[in-house]
Amino acid sequence: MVNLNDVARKAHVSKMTVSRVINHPDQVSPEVMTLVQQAIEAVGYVPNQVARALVNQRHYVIRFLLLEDVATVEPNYAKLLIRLAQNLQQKGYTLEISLDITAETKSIDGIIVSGWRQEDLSKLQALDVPVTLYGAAPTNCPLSSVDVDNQAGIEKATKYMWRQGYRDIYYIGLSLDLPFAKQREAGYRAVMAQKGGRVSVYQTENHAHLADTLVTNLMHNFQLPTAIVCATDRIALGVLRAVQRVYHIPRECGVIGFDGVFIDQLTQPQLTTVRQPFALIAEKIVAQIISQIESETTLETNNVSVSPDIVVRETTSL
Amino acid sequence: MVNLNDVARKAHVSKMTVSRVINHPDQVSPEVMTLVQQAIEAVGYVPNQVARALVNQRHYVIRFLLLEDVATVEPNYAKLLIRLAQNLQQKGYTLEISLDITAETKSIDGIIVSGWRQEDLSKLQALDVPVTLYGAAPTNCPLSSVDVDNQAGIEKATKYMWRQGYRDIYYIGLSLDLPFAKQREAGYRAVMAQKGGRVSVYQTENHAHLADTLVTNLMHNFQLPTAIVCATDRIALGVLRAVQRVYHIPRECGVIGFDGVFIDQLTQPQLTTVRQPFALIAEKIVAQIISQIESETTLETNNVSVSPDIVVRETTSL
DNA sequence: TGTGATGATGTTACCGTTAACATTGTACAA
DNA sequence: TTGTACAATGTTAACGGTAACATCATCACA
Repeated sequence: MVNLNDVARKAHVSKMTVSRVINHPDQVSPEVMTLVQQAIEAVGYVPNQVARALVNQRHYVIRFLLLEDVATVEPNYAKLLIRLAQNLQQKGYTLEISLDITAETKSIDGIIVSGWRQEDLSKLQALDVPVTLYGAAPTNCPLSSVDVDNQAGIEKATKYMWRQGYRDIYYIGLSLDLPFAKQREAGYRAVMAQKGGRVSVYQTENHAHLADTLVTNLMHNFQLPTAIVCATDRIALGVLRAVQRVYHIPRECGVIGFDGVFIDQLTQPQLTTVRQPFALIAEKIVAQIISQIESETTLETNNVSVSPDIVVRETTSL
Repeated sequence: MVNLNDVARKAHVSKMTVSRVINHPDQVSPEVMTLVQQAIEAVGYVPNQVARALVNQRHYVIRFLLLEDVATVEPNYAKLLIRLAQNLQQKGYTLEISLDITAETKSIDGIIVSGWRQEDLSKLQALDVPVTLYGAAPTNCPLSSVDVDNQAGIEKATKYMWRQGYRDIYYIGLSLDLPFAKQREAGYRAVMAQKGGRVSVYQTENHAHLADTLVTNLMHNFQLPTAIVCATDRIALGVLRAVQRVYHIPRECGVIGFDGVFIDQLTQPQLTTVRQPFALIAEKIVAQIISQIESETTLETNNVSVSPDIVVRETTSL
C-alpha cells in the first residue's frame, strides 16, 4: 500500500510536509506544493482514512437511524439513502444503517434520524453524538433538522390547481398527529383562505383503498370541475381509482399528490405531484451533521427547510 | 475513550490478553477469560474498529455498486440496502454506496454489485478486491453471486395456479435479454410441459400500461377461468387493471406477480406474488463477500441461489 | 552587525490494536 | 532428577497518519 512515506521519499521531503500539502495547503511553499502533488500523482497515493481516523479520534461513520416500521418501507428511503451515502462519501464518511435507537454510539460520529416521533426526541437529545433529524424539529427542540417545506409544497399544489381553473378544491389529508401532516393541511387552508374558496378537508390513513372508499362517498357533492389535493401519493392513488370510475380525469376532476417517488409513475393516468427534492435534502442533512462534527460550534441555521416543486403529469391539465 | 489498557488494568492482565479474549478465546485460560469479560463489562469497553482496521490492513468498508439507472430505482433497493447494512454491521463492516464502476478501490475491502449487465463483468473481474454479484453469474464467470431462484419462483407460481384449478394459464414475460428474464420464462414452460397445458407466452417491457395494452388485446381468447403468471409485479399491476375491466378477479381470472416489494400492497385487489426473500439474500451476499475477504480461499459454493415463496393475497383464490 | 520575528520544514510521540516473538510455569517422559 | 514440550501470558514493534513542538533560514530593523 502506497503511503505518506513513499510520497515523501519521491518528493524529497518529510512525510509531514506531504500531510500538510493535503490538510493545510496554506502552510507550504508553492514550489514544494507542486513537487509534492506531482509525487502524489506519480505514485498513485490515496490517503488512508483509517489511519487518519485513528489519530483524529474519529470513525468517519454516520448512522442512519430508521425508526419507522421496516415492513412498510417506503421507496423514498432508497432514494434518500443513496443520496445520503453519496454525499457522505464525498466528505470521507461512510454509512451505517440501524433500526435501534438504543444501539451504542461509541463507534460512530453522528446520527441521521428518519421516521422519528415526538416521544423519541428526548432519547435522541440525550445521546453523546451529534444528531440531525429528517423532518422538522419542534421549536422547543435543540436538535438540528432538515425537512421538505410541507406547507409550501401543498400551497404550491393548491395554488396550481386554482390557477388551472378548478374552484371546487378538496383536501384529503392524513389522520396522523404528526407535524408534517398538519403543515400540509395548513398549506391548503392558507391558499383557500387567500383565494376565498370553500374549504373541504377530509382525513384518512395512508392507504390507497381507504382513500378510495372515502372519496367514493364524497363524490356526489362535487361541483365540477373539482380538484383533489392529496397529502400523499398513496392517498392520491386511491382517490384516482375512485374518481376515474365516474369522472373524466383531468377534465372533470383533477388530482395532485405529494412525494413524487415511484407511486406517481405507477398510476394510470400518471400522477401530477409535489416532488420531494431528495438530492437537495440529503445534501443539507450531510452538511448539517458534518458541520456539527467537525466544528464544535453548531451552524446558526439549525432548522433547514427545502421547498419542493411540482411535477406536472397527466392528472391536472384542465 | 475506554480502551484495551483500561480493561487490562482493571483485570490485572496485559492488554494482549484482553485482545486475545476477544479474538482468540481458545488461547486463554477459563479463569482469566471470565475475569477479563467482567472487566470489559464493568468499564463498558467497545473495541475500536478503527485501530483494529489499521493494524489489520483493512477498512471494514464494503461498497454497494448500483449499476442500474438511479432515476428508476425500484423500492427493492431500500429493503436490500437495509438488510445488507444490518448484516454488514453485525460483522463490523460499514456500507458505501457508489454508482461508478470505475471508482478507486484502495479504500474498500469488497464490492457488492447490483443491476449489472453482461458487459460489466469483465471490468468487475479485473478489480483488485473481492466482488459478489446480486443476480446469478453466467457459468463461465468466476465471480461469486447470490440470486433468488427465478425459475423455481415462477415454477411455484405456475404450479400454484394449476393447483387452484386454472387450466388456461398465460405467461407475460419481460422482453429483456437478461438471464433472470429467461429463467422466469423457463419456469413457466417447465411446469406447463409437465402438466400438459397449453403454452401461451407473451412479452412486454416492464411497464404497467404496456402490460395493460397487451392483455387488453389478448383477453378475447381467454378460456375461463384463466390465470396470468407475470414476470414482475409491475406487469401484474397493468394486467390487473386490464383484466378487472372485463372479468371478475379471481373467479374468472387469477393473477400472480413476482418481487413482492411495495407494488403488491398497492393494487386493488391485493396481489398474490412470489416474494424475493431479501433478508435471506442479504445474509448470503454478506456471508459470501466476507468469506472472500477474511479467508484467502473462496467458499466452494460460489453461486448461491435462494428459493422464494408465494405470498397469497386476493388475486388468486378461485 | 546583531536580534528577534516570521514562515517553511523536520522530528517526535502518540492514537488503539494485533502479529510475532519472548518469557514463564507446569507436567511428564527418560 | 533433569530436560523438554506445551500452554498461558507478557513485551515489542509496527499499521499510517497528525498535532505539537523543534529547528532553520530569511529578513527587517535598531
